[in-house]
Amino acid sequence: MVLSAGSEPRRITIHDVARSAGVSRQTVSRALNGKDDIEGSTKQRVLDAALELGYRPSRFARGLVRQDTTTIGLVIPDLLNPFFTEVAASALEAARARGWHVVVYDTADRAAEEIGTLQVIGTQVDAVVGYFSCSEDELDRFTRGMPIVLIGREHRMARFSSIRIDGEAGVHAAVAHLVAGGHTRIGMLDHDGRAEPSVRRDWFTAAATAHGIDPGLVVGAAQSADGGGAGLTALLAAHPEVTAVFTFNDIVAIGALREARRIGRSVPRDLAVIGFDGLQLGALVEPPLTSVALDTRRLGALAIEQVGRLLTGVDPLGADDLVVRAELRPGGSA
Amino acid sequence: MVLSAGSEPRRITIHDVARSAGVSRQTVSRALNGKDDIEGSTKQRVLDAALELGYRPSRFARGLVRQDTTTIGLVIPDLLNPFFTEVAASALEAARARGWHVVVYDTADRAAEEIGTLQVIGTQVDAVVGYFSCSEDELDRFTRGMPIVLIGREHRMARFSSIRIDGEAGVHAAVAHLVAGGHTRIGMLDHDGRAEPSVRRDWFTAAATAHGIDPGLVVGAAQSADGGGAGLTALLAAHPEVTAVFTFNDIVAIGALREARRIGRSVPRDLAVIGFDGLQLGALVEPPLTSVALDTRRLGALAIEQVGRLLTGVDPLGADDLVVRAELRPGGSA
DNA sequence: TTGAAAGCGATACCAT
DNA sequence: ATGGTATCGCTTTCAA
Repeated sequence: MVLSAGSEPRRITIHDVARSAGVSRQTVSRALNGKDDIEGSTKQRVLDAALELGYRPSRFARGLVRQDTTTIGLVIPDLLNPFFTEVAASALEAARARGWHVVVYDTADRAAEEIGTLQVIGTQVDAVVGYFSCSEDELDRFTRGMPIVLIGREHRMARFSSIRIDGEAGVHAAVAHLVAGGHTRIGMLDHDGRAEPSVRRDWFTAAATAHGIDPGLVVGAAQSADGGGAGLTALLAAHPEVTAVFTFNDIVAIGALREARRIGRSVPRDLAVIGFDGLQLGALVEPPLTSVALDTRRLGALAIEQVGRLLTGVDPLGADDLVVRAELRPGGSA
Repeated sequence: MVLSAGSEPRRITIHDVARSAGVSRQTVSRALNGKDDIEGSTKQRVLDAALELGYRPSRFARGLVRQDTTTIGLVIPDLLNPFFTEVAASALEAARARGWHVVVYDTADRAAEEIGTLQVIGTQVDAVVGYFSCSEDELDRFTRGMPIVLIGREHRMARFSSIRIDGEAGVHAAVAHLVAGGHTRIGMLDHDGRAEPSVRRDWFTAAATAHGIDPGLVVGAAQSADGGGAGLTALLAAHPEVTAVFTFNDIVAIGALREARRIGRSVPRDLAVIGFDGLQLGALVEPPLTSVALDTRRLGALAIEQVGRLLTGVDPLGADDLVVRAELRPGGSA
């Protein structure tokens, strides 16, 4: 026989269960949803039949009639990056507390994936939270009418919300800390690749200038530990006088730490290092990383909170509340 | 007026768009789904109307009629644990390649959350992949008729599949490596808390015995870096003669590394350390961690592959194929 | 090219 | 306590 394998096993519906148990569909529904107004024996009979047939209600049919389940799309550039992992974990937790489901999309840091994700997401979730590098126009086109909360990026269009990351005071404190420690030549490992210098660099420039030190000792580094190592090498080659480094993020800082050890500069004695993000990971390296720390938990929770408000249309938070501030968290590296 | 805030803004349906564009619902459907058999001007008119109204098709209604979208539930004990992050990332990638959606549930390492998750998941996804600590009976009860792939845990019931982790050869190689390095007193930091000793300990015991060394130098450690540090302290207190340590996983190993440095034992000279898992994280610490490495990418991909086969009923993989073997990956810590 | 009608699989309301 | 019927929002025949 040819039909045996692969012949779609028609879905078992409530109707099948009803017939098998010799009752109506409504009665099946009652039994399965634990309503009262149903006799014990009938209920048991229905339950048995359902079990026997391996019946599972269609989530689509159910969702259609009881308009309750909420699903959020969470878009993350790279789940393997510990920073995004922390954000994702906190968003998941906040969503779970509300009984929402979260579909996670990892765009693998590729713009193409992002668009593909948006197309697919647009039809599968009620709202979106996450990181996007594409233009607002593109974002807009694929998500018509859907609440969107952007993280770590400003928005212009009124229909978007965004969580702003404010590291100004934190970076200022970091530079102040270094200056207080006697450092006057402070370098920075910025990110590279992107067109414009980062906002974090702007904060650094402002802070350095405010302390009367040269804000120009900056080189770009790929956003990875290896990138951080290479960046430190480049920085020291260009500016051998540097005694302290502020980095775009903790991963880069950890790479710098490793490289410093390799070239025999003891941290923090011969070189002070301060990262950005405040990853839990920073506590695992030696010495523990000093970092301008972001409250990632709050970041994820805030994004979910706001998307919830947008979803219900009730009292969305304003820009002033949608801010996560970074603050200097002392470790042992500076 | 009292009604203003919170008054549910009735959902915009295809009907509204049809009326607004002065066509029938089918025509709207055609325009939106890019079918042919529709005049250009009509199509444009419909599209405009849809845009104007902010119309988005109901995923439930659509899913009900086109039975295509597949959603997998991925259950993870703790997304912040880098091992699970790696598994999750690879599963996401494999699912995306198939066009499936993945709803991620973080059970926060709590059994209670697990059951809650199961109940909710049972109604919202087509199949489940992940880690569970609850009994198969419970698992069975809440997931009737749904394909399930368990990771890192054996199954008994026929309806489950599981991906087995085979570290026997890898651990053997690790012990052999240590013995070749002159170590004869090798301790282990096992996990604690659970009732039975871990399978990884069994592998260690077998390997140690095979090499004619004492397999009994074992203490339990909480599964965290701090736990690893405390574990090492306890191990050295109980067995001061130990010169090498094999740990339950990399996180614990990293904690042990840190503690070793704190007490002035240089790694690997004064103490050799070998972890288990092969996390990317292991490359960030100093010295880079030697580890019995699992191919986490393959792990996630395999789980998704199998769940796909179960879903279509086509040719599921057998136990022999559902194995991920660990192998010794040299770092600098042993 | 367009529209009318029939489902998809469940729940809710109203009878009985 | 149980069953009939309408309905959720969309796509897919089938006619016109």
